Amino acid sequence: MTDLRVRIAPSPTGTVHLGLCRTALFNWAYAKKRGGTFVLRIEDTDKERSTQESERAILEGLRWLGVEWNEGPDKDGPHGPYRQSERAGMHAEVAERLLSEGHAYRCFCTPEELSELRAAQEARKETPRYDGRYRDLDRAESDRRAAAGEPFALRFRVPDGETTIPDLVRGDVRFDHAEVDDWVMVRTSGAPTYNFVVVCDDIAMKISHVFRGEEHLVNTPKQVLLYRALELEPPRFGHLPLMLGTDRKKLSKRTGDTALGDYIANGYPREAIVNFLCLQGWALDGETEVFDVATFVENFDIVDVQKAGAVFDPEKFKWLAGDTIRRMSVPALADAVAPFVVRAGLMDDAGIADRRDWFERLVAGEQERIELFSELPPRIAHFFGADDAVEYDPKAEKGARKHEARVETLRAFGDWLAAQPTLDDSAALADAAKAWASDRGLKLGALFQPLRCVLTGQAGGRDLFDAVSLLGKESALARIAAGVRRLA
RNA sequence: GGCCCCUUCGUCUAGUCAGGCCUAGGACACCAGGUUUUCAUCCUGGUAACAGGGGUUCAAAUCCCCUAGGGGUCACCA
Repeated sequence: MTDLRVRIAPSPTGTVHLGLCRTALFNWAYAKKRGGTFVLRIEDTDKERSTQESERAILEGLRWLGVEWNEGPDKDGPHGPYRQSERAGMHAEVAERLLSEGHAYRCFCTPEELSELRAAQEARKETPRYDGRYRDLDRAESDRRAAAGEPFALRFRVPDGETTIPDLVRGDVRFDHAEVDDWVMVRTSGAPTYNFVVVCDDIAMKISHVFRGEEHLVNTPKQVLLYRALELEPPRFGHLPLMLGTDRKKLSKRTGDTALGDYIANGYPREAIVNFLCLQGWALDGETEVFDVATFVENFDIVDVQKAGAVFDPEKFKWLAGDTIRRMSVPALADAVAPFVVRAGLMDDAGIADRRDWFERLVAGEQERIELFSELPPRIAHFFGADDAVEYDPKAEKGARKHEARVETLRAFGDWLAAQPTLDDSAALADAAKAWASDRGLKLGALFQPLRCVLTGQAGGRDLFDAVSLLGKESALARIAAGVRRLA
């Protein structure tokens, strides 16, 4: 291990956002490549919105992605605890020190006072900001009022001057302190705020690099100033471009699914999700789009990250999911897809185990036709329905009825099929059927279209004789017999 | 509105730091062909971009300035 320590610090409020997943992936890869440490810290300072349920989902989601932390709330480490709510003592200590050294001061403003101030400023079309009314309050007076029990918040005293952030993604970014408010470090309630604890905890956890979303860029001067007040060197920062929705705004539920769980539930393969997330703001070489996580880790560097926001393209994501599925081995695909088949009520786990070979053939036949695991069940559902009630797709039925001699052809083919000793070899069966058709002077379409319709109900799909073979002689004959009646 | 960030095909991007290798490459999507029992896959080809304007230079997508546009952020949320 080196001194390199990075972290992901999600607040457990709601679902596991894709943006969080990407940030985690980038931090994790950076540390992994360089032998550093990756820390997971839960930022539950907002007691109102934080839930255990959400925290659990974050741990589970990140693990599902394959992102594993070296230190975290469920994993001991030398710099814990890794849940901010459990670090209150330490935060209070730092606040105390800052107050006594004059880097922070008490603000006795009431919420009403502040909202009046804001309203007045807005009315004058000014930027709403704290006016520093308690900044220069006499220290003795401040102590006296505090001792008297008057409620107060603790504000950071921002000095004159300017701060330049050397950002690993963006280069130097300069902020004039005149633009930085005397921000609240500790609320009237005694609860510390994000900008305060994030620095306390990053210091305590010896974080060396902070890679996070661009929305945090404007917070950075506040945090850097705090490091300076504590006479500590700030970490290196790198602000990642935002992931944007199709409306070009920060990705949100407005324009589509943002939760990792939604994509998992819809049957996006893990590898595709990881791969796609890597492509948001980073590229391997500009040519190779498809790569595995090991390749990502091996090649990732924060300085190669794009500056501009990345519009999330659901089409490309789906394509990548489909491409991933096509490259999977059949047994792996069968495993991945089994839960979806079970959930659809088509088979149960025992049934799949019993007919494993059959199931794999069933799955293999759809491998190049599905882009998501969830697309499989509806495509194979007809195999599990009644033989005399196969649902005919209107397009399939129309195609079948187009052939005048459909009924005779089906009847004759049924007789031929009944006489076949085995249906196990679908390729041989196809050859034999083609020979049969040509002997009778039939065009292939005149046989295949009606046959596909009565067997599967679908207008397109897997190899016809694969379907015949999978169905078995009894079912196939029953479906043909039903078709003879239904298409008359 | 203030401040900050950004700007290459519709979208993700390579190229920008070290100007010439760029008549700007790849991918998704789209269009056209081909393979195929259908659908899909697969293969081949095509349409499509350096935001605009000024500089600097023998030479600019690449450096500088301005303009425009987009985004982020302005909480006792994180």
